[in-house]
Amino acid sequence: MARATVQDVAKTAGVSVGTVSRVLNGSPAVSAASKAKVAGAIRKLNYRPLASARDLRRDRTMRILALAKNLNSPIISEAFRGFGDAAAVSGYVSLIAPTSGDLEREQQLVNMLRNGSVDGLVMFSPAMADADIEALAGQLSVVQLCEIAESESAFGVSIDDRQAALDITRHLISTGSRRLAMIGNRAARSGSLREEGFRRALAEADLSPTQLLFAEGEFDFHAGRRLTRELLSRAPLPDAIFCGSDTVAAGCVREVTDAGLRVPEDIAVAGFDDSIQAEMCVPELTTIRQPAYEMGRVAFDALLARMTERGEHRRGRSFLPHKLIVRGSTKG
Amino acid sequence: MARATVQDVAKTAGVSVGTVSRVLNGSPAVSAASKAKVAGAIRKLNYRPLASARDLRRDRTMRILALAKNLNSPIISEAFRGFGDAAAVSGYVSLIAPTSGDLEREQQLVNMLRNGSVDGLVMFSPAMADADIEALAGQLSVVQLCEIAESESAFGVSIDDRQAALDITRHLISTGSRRLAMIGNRAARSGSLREEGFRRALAEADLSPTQLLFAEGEFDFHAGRRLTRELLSRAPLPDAIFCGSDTVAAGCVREVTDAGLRVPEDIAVAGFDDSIQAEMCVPELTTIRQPAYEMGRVAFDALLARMTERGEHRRGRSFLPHKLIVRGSTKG
DNA sequence: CTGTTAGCGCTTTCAT
DNA sequence: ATGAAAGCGCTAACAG
Repeated sequence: MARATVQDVAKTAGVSVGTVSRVLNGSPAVSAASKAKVAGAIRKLNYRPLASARDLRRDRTMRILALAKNLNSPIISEAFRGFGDAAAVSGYVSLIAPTSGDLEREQQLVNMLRNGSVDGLVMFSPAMADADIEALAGQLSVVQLCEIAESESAFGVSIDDRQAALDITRHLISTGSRRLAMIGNRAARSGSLREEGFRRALAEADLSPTQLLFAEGEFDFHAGRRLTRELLSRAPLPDAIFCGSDTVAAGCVREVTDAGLRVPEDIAVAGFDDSIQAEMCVPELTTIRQPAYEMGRVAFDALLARMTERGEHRRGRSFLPHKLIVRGSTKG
Repeated sequence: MARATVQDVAKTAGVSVGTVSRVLNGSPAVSAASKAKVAGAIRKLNYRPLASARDLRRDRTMRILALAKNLNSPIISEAFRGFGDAAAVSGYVSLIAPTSGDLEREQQLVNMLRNGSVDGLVMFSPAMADADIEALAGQLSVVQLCEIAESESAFGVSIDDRQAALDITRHLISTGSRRLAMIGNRAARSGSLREEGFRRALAEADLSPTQLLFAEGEFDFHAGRRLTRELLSRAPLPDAIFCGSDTVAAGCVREVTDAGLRVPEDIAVAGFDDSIQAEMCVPELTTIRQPAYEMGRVAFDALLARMTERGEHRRGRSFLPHKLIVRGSTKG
């Protein structure tokens, strides 16, 4: 049998489509008798309102799309969980799609916001240029999470990456390291900020970077190993390495250890994110904890405001507090 | 300014809405002149067809929803990537949403299929009962991936979990282990199959399980540590432990090592999935590789058939070949 | 090749 | 409290 419609329900219940619709939408202006008849017909016909028809009429979908380079990142999945929980409270469904960092694919997904497939967009790791995000956010509801482009129109939520990198580098220095290296990721906006924090901490202590290496492609365990191998093959050898993520730090620890050096006695290693990798590593990683779940919640609040408010909406960025987690991979 | 419609485009281009629609949908029956005029108007007005109106008319959305307990699993994200790539070729967009294993949340998302928000559904780790999946798949387009419920109506893609567990347990036995333990997960359908394979391999060799432990809640690194601790506190001690996932195996290796025992000399450890965790572990894990990306592609083919074919569609399940990966965590 | 028109299924006035 | 009817934006069938 074909899908039931309001018409069918109305006929079966012996009322008008208007009444059916009112019951569906919980309008108070319906008699208990009608309500019961409609409820019965709905059950009997196994009726569900068709989303596209409802969306067309209401001019909104109650759906939100999140875009991320990959779904694998613990920070992203945790932030998205926080976002989704907050969204659910307001009746929104949140979906996520990976872009693989591919601009074309990202554009295709962003078009879902442009063509009204979704009411709002969350961008975790945009491939598009800052100016394009700016233009998009000028007209539609967009919020940036974790990675924030400079933008007048879009709102973003993250930690203060520069400060966090400053904090953890200061920790490295305060525990006696003097020859500091960094393995970073300039491809990510947050990566540049972490580099800044690293440099600033060194400058404070009148030190200069012993080595600075940046990933070309992926920023993962293998990249961490490869870059560390490169780093260890050059003089001067560092006595501490700050890595832009825990996964990279895990690769780093592995190579340092395989080279017959001890962590942290010979070389201290610091990560970033406080993901499960930090605990799986031996020794466990000193790292920066991001309040990812809470960041997601805050991001939804901002997006909701953007979606519902008529005129002005929140702009700029919101920084949530991070925390230095000291473990065995650094002295101290 | 308000959103432009086909009407606006038609007026601006000086043609009828029919012509605009034909251009939009690439109909060949349009003169080059009209096509150019419409294209110009579309650009000028920055027009995008409204998804809900188009979906309503066409009675399909070209969207597919995938449901998973969490997005964090390497197997799931890789399988979803394969699925998404295949879907994109056919013009479908695939989105994914986490359920956290919560039945109510899963139902809410499944309703997106029922109400036509999406054309098809992929289930990675269903919380709902097999009978409910059966009923759902009887009417709508559903495919199961990795975790497959027994079902007449739904199609599913996975590896042969029982055979894979049999293979890896045989490897453990063939490399000299005689007192085998397992840390498994009865909550997952695949977990039970892996247990069966484990038991069968032991039976073949006239052995019986030394210990069998099952996770209560999460099946993760911490659970792996906890269960291994429990396992090591009891006699008799095993000389090999088969874990239902690499992450759990990593926790297992950690506890065995911390207890002053050597892997694999005192206790061999085997994982499952060949995720990056298997390589991050020291020693690296012997494990089972799943062709996750390819599984996703096959799943899409099946779902597409289900969505487009009129009558009968593929049923049952498709098993893709797994592979035993031998590394340092087992003797051999 | 093009214009006109009838709905897709739903919500929401406007009467009553 | 309820019914009738308009119309959201689009596609497709029909006429020309």
